[in-house]
Amino acid sequence: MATIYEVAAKAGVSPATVSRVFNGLPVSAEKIDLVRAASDELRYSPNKTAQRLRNQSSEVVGLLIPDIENPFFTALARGVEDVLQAAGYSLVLCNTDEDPDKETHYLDIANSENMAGVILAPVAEDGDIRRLTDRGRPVVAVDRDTGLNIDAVMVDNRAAGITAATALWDAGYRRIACIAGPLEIETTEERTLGWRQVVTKHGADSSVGYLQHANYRVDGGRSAMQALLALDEPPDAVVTTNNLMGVGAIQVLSEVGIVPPEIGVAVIGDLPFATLSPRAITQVHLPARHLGTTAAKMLLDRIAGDNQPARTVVLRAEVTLGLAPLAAS
Amino acid sequence: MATIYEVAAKAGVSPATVSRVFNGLPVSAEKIDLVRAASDELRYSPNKTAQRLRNQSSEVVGLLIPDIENPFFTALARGVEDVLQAAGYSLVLCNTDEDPDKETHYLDIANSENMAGVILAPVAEDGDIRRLTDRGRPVVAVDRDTGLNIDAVMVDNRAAGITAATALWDAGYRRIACIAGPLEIETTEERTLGWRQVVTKHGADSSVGYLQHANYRVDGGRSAMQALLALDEPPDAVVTTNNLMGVGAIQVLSEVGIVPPEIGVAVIGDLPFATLSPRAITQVHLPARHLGTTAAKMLLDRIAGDNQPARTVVLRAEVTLGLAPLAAS
DNA sequence: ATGAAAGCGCTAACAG
DNA sequence: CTGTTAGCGCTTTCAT
Repeated sequence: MATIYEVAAKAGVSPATVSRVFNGLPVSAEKIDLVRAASDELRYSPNKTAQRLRNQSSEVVGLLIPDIENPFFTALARGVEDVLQAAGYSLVLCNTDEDPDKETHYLDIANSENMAGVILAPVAEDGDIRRLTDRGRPVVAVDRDTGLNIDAVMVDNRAAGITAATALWDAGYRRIACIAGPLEIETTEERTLGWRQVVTKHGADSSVGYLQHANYRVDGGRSAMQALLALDEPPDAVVTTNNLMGVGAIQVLSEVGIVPPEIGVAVIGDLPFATLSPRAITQVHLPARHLGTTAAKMLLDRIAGDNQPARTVVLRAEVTLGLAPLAAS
Repeated sequence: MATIYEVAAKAGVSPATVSRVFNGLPVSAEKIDLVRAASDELRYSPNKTAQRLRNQSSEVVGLLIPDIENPFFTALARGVEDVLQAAGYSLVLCNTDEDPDKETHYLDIANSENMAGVILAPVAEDGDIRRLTDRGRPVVAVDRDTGLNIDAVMVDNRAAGITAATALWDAGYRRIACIAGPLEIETTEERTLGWRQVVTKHGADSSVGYLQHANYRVDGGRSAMQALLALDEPPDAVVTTNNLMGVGAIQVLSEVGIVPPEIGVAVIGDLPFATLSPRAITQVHLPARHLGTTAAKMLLDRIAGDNQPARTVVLRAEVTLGLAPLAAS
């Protein structure tokens, strides 16, 4: 790798001039040409590491997500990447695996790597974020809230739960169950509260095992659905509070030969790789990509020096209605 | 952020001694304690950027994949991450989007960021990789081949195609179509050749539109399947040469009410989020995660100084058979 | 407009 | 075993 000194020598100027050319600072047209020629010939490109050390900052932002294999988070990452890429920033994607220790580890890395900023879907409400913010590094929370007073972009999860349950009720289902995620995860809890609000409003009894807590993934949805089917009076419809559990639930239904709309299914989250006609099920689409682009723009604002009080942006989900139950039902 | 000088001052030693403590070089036990105490108090952690500039290398590796939203590549990324994480390395995930320009861009970044190495699923056979290898940075190709003499870990795609088509033939299907990806992508081409080999061996005529080229994604699979169904004599089975096109094909079938095993479906790749009973379809499981772990281990070997000639590791796919066609068929 | 020189934080000779 | 020092490649005063 050629250095700025070699370029300077070849161009017959000082290293400072080369630096100025590359940073768009005023330099005589004549010397600009000299420098350009020399650097092209040497295939020079500035050493980012040295720049970073000198500038105490880099054009890299970290994105910490809990599960890189969940399409929701990859779509979010995709949104972040689009915005950053356009702004000339690079993205470091870190998989925290729902593990607070890993989250802390990656936050430390963001710190010592002098990253320009961090977007994270937090798994823990610890104060490790403070280490970054104390140094003036902007942090934007996405999808999940932190206890801290920082920028955040989130989904109205309560409304999503209400929308899902209401869609099923309006379609005519009357025994609506809910497959919820782990209690600790706030997003799924809010969605569950939305479901509960709807079923209790209609006087439906939700205390007979219709609320199933499961892990947040496909197998969690499977076992929860199996438990629901084993009830004395199984539900005639089910809301799942995330995409993966929805996949598991639908898999089980398809295995026992009960297909929507024989049973009502509303999934909160998208099913980008569903292998059935998606018309039969109700989907409450979460704006994953939009979450990412919004968060990235907010972060870039902060990096650019925006100093206004912390903002929280709440995006809304959009519903695609499934079919109504068969008349026989 | 405390620096090594502040720690040294507080501990009453030289900066070099602090550096030695943090790098496990021989230092008297007494001073080690002093340094530890001082650095704890100051919450010191070494500045990675400075280390990188000094050492001309970092404990970061880049992973370049063409589509972060494809479960195959996220599983691969997950495998890479597991191995790197255990070895204390961090991963920078870059989405090349099947775009050679983006690939070049990220390779440049890997270079100027002094990354320890790169794992990439190449989209272009250009010589940009040379820039890294010339500087002694190891590069491992994964999933797809490069023209260069570097480490690679791949799948036996021809065999995967043969396996898929053979499974359908053995199940009794006789008009086996193939939904293939773009011609430029070598993996899908090899799989297509495998399919062709099987159908021609059995004397089946594959020249009546049974080979459909489509884009590599869900919508590609959809339009290809629609084209196949519109034929005068539609196929009674279909092989798709990747996971996403498989999803699209199955979606279309489910929409028109033809479900496997009424039609035979063999998908090369996994369907982690399939919302039907996966028993009905044949899946040729690609060892995505294993591909990642293997590549990461090879890269770490090279980073550690391993100097043997370039190796190519070929992993094999494993099949899960679907159901045979109904007797009526 | 341009050059000389200091310094970002760390590590590796080199002395001692 | 430990301290002093030079220097990784770049940017930025401070002079000129």
